Parts: sequence; C-alpha cells; structure tokens
Amino acid sequence: MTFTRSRTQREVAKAAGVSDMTVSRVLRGTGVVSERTRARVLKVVDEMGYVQNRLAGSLAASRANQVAVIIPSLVTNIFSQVAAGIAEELERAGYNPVIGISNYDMDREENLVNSMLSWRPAGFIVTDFVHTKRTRNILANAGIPVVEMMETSGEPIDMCVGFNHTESARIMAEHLLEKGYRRFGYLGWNNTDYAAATRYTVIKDRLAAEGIYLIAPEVFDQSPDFEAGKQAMAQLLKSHPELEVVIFSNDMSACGGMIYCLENGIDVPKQMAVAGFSGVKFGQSMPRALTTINAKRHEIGRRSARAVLNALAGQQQPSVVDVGFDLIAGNSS
Amino acid sequence: MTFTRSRTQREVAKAAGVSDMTVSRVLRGTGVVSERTRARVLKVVDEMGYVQNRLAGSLAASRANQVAVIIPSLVTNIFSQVAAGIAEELERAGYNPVIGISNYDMDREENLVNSMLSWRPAGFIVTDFVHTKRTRNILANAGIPVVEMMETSGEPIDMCVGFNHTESARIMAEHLLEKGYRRFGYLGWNNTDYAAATRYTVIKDRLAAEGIYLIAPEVFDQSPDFEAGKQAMAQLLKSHPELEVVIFSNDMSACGGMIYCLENGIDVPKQMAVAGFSGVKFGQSMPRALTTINAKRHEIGRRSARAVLNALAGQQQPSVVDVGFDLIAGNSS
DNA sequence: TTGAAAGCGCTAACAC
DNA sequence: GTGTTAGCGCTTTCAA
Repeated sequence: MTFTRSRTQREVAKAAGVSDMTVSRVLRGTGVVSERTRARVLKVVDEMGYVQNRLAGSLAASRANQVAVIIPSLVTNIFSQVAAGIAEELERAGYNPVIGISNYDMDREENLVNSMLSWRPAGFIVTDFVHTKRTRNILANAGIPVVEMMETSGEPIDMCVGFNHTESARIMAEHLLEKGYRRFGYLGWNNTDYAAATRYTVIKDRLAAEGIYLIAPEVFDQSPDFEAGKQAMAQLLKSHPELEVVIFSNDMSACGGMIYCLENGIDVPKQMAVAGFSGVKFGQSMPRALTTINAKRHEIGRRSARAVLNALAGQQQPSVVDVGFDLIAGNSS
Repeated sequence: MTFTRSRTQREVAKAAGVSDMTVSRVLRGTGVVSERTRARVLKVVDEMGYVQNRLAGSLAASRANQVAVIIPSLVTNIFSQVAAGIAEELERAGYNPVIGISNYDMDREENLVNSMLSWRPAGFIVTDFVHTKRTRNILANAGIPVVEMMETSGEPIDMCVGFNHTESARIMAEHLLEKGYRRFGYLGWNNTDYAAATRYTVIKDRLAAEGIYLIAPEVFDQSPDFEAGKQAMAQLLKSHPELEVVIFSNDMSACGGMIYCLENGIDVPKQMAVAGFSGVKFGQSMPRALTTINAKRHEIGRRSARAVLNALAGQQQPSVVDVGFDLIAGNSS
C-alpha cells in the first residue's frame, strides 16, 4: 500500500507566506526566526495537521533519530526490562528504538543487522559479544556508535555496557562454598543463552578447584520458567538425592525448584538449598527469599542508550561501562 | 553525529558496469534483469558490503516497511508477549516494528503517534480504544492501516484485534456466582489500565444484579505484581475477614494473594477463593491452579500484525477480529 | 533487457 | 531574519 500523499513543508510554507527553509527552521527549532513568523508557521502547521517527513529530513541531513536494538527475546522478563530501560532513555532524548528479536540465533541476528542498518539508524545496540564474523564486521564499519549489552568481559566492537558475568558466577560459587555446601547440582536450559553458558563454566571450574564435582543433568530444551524449574528439580532429586544445593540458570526456574521442595516437605535451605540468577523481584517474595545475583537490567538498558546518545553528542566516554551486580544472600541457602 | 558517507547504489553500479536502475532492480527483485547481470551485481554488492539506504528508497517510493507499535508498558509480561507476537509476524514479512511506550498516558501517546508518524510507517498498531481526540484524528487521517489491540467492544478507528473484555468479566462473575460465592472482594491497581477498569465495572454491575455488594478497597498505586498482591490480600483480610472470594485485576497479584493465604493457614479455596486475569502460565503452577481468564496475548500480537499486513496487501478483511478468551476454572475457587 | 531523466520532501550552505 | 540553490540516494516513468 502506498500512503496517501501527505502535506508537505512547501504547502505549509505557501500557506504561511514564507519559504520552505523558514518552516524547517521553526519545526526543528534551529537558527533564528522572528517570533511573529514562528507563531504564524506553527498556526498553519496545526491547522493543516502537518506531520514532518523524517524520511526526507534524515536523508537530506544524513542523520536519523532512530536507534536499532537487537535482543534475544521479549518473552522473558529479563530482556523486556532491558528494552524498557532503553526505550525510556532514548525517548527522553527524542530518539525512537527500533527493536529486533534474534531468538538467540546468530544468523538471524546478522540478517536483522543488515535490514535495520538500511534505515541508517543513529546507533546500534546488540546483546552479548557473540555474533557472526560478518555481523561484527558490518557493525564495526557502520560508522555509528555500537553498544554490546550485558557482558563486560570481552572485546567490544565499539562499546559495551553490563557487568562481569564471570565474576558474578565466581562470587556465587564462593558464597555457597563458604556456606559449607559441598554437593552441588546445576540446572541449565539449552536455549543458547551465551551468558548463562559462561556462568555455568565458571561455576564448574571454581568448584573443581576445590575438588568438587558439579552434578549437571542433561540441559532441557524448554524455556527456563517456573514450571520447568519445578519439573527439573523433581527429576534431579530422584537421580541425586544426595545433593545439598542446586544452582539454577535463572530466577524463575530456581523459584520453581524451591517451591517443589517445600511442597514435598523438603526443607529449604536445610535439606536443599537453591540459588538463581538475575534478581527478579518475585524471587524475594518467595517463602524463602531467593539467593541470587541481582543484574541491574533496567539500568543496563538505560546506560546502553545513554552510551549511544553520548557518543552521538561527541562526548568522550569509556568504552566499557560496568554497572556491577549484587549478591543477594537471601535465605534459600 | 553524522554517519560516515556510506557506499551508494551508484558506486555499485559503476563497479558492475551497469546503471543505478539495474542495481535497484536486482536488489528489489523487481522487473527483468538477465541472469548474468544479476550475478555480477550481487557479486559487487557482496564485495563492497553495500547496504541499501531505505531512507532514500522509501522516500522515492513513498512506501516504508516499518510498522509503528505503541504499547502501555514493556515491564509487565502481558504486553511484552503481545509485542513478541507482533515482532514475530512482522519480521516474517520483511517488516520491522518500531516500538513506543506510552506508560498508560494519553498525552504521551499523542506525542508518540506524531513522532512515529513522521517516519511514514506502513501501518500503526496501538493499544485499547482510549486515545485523545487528536490522536484518533491523526490516525484516522494518516492513510495507513491502523489496528487497535486488546479490546473488541468499541468503535475502531480502522480495525481492532482482541477479545471482549466486558464478556470475559461477566463470565468470570457468573462462574464464581455459580460456585456459590456471595461475599466478593476486588483488588485493583490504579495504573490507568483502561481494560481492567472496564472489567471492574462489569463485575460490579453483574454482582449488583444479584443484590451483591462488591467490597473494593482503595486501589493501590504500585505495580500489580506478586508482592503487591500479597500485601493487598493481607490488608483486605484484616478489614474484611468475612470475604469468601477475591477477584484480582491480574494474575501475578492474584498469585501473591493466594500464597499469602496459604502461608497463613487459610485454605484456598475453602476459606478463601481467588481469581485473576490474563492466564499467565505461572498461575497454573501455583499450589492451586489459578482461576482466571486466558487472554491470548501472543496471538493478539500476531493477528494485529497480520491485519496490518493484509491491509497493506489490499486484502479484504473484517474490521473486528475477535480471538476470544478461555475461562480457566483452575482450583483456586 | 537496460538506461536517462525527473523527482520524492527535506536540509546544508551560503547569499542577501 | 529570511530566501535561494543544490543536493541527500534512491525509484518511477518512459524511451531505447
């Protein structure tokens, strides 16, 4: 469908008895225009219901006010929080986010990057450091600010905002070791969440350094939600009743695991401790406040957007922004 | 920041020894181009890493492949599910969603509509029927397909996709009446969620028709999440211990209410029944499967996107798409 | 099957 | 303060 030819700046100009350029100046608030002229133009704009065509404007100015954002999924709470933070910060500055969903698929991400770049966005925000070689290449040469969100331990294409997943996993492992646990289980989900995979490896290695063998069952294919956590916990307890603590790859599944125990008369944390990851508010409303790492999702979104905006404003800034994380000790361990 | 001047179609054309137009034809897959020429052009495109400029293309063609989407919030599960459905369906057709967040604020929505319309999107998707007069006006005259999501009982600007909230509320009220409950409480949250407000009124009236007085406390200002539900339930029980059933405005708060009861030795549903709204999966993993209305959020998103795409393809279609809803009886009532 | 000319609706740069 | 000129990088239209 072709949209109906809408009114143009020229029509406004004619009706207001000025030139195009004057209308342009009024609408963008640039340059100097007399108060009388400005008022007259604005009146006409309002009467005609004129809406600027930024396609034309951005083309002429070689500058757009959209920022492309690629996240793995909107369905889990974690990235929708990040996206909300981005939207908030961008809109405050007069920019709009254009959102693409990669489903944790690098090839899909590559296609999205190409497609979104064709809109000549002012900046690009992607998730994690894991991309195809071509994606990295394209982004590196796009000539616009690029932010990789979530993780800080790696080589960013341009900038990155997040926290150190490696360290967060180490802190969690050590916290549980200090508590005296020795028989560890781990429940992860095979959804190609790279950050979660990293954390798993770190935990495994840290425990191994103490001579502790981490019991990890087959990872599951479903989405790591509350119900999945319940079911996985049930299964794990059957095969490994000797476990003292189970680390889950995220909070919702950890809550499910905790509830499974409580419903089946297994004391948490005395008979079985559980820990999660990401710090959703919900985990702190459980019968036992969940032991977890609080990832500042909303802030990561806001700071990522800010990094793009700062770069656009030509401000000097660090290429790595670490927003940190908190260990929430809770009482599920 | 101005982006570095990127390669143009003309550069590709020159390198391939053809005219701009031929490159354009190859890239868009329109018109006839000899196989040899096509191959040569594509090779050059690949080598140069050329990415089309759709700003220019859309301007020239008066046609864009972005669809504007305005939702009230990304933080609650409900709209992020809807947004995910939209993104999925649009991207399948080569369109990108541009997302704006209104925070349930009609004036903010009006600004967003204006700003997003300036990108000449191919279509527009908004939430609910509640807009400023000016917003309705602008959208009605935009000359593009417009979909209002969620609710079907109203006059759409152009098209609407969703379900009948009035009926869903009536069904819920009657379900609980049939179960024999007579002392009803209601817990809502003052977040200007229009659809929830509608449902509240319907429930109140339906009960009134049976001579039943609905006990609704002050609505709360915070977000209606699990913790809020717990706290509200605690408060409500203190002031109204005679209640038999409490209807919550959404599922997460209802789950919180249910857990509060169970943790305090109040049997659900014998001593206190609870019901929610929207059908999140989580509610069905509770100790008592939550009584609720399943709103098909993901499908509403997909069908909304589809409606826009169909309209763009010039297909005849109904202006009202009702995806229905299901009553989930559960056993929390 | 391919190319040339004429814009799409705006803004940058400069002139007045 | 305001206007003029010359594009931005594509696609449409028509001619060859």
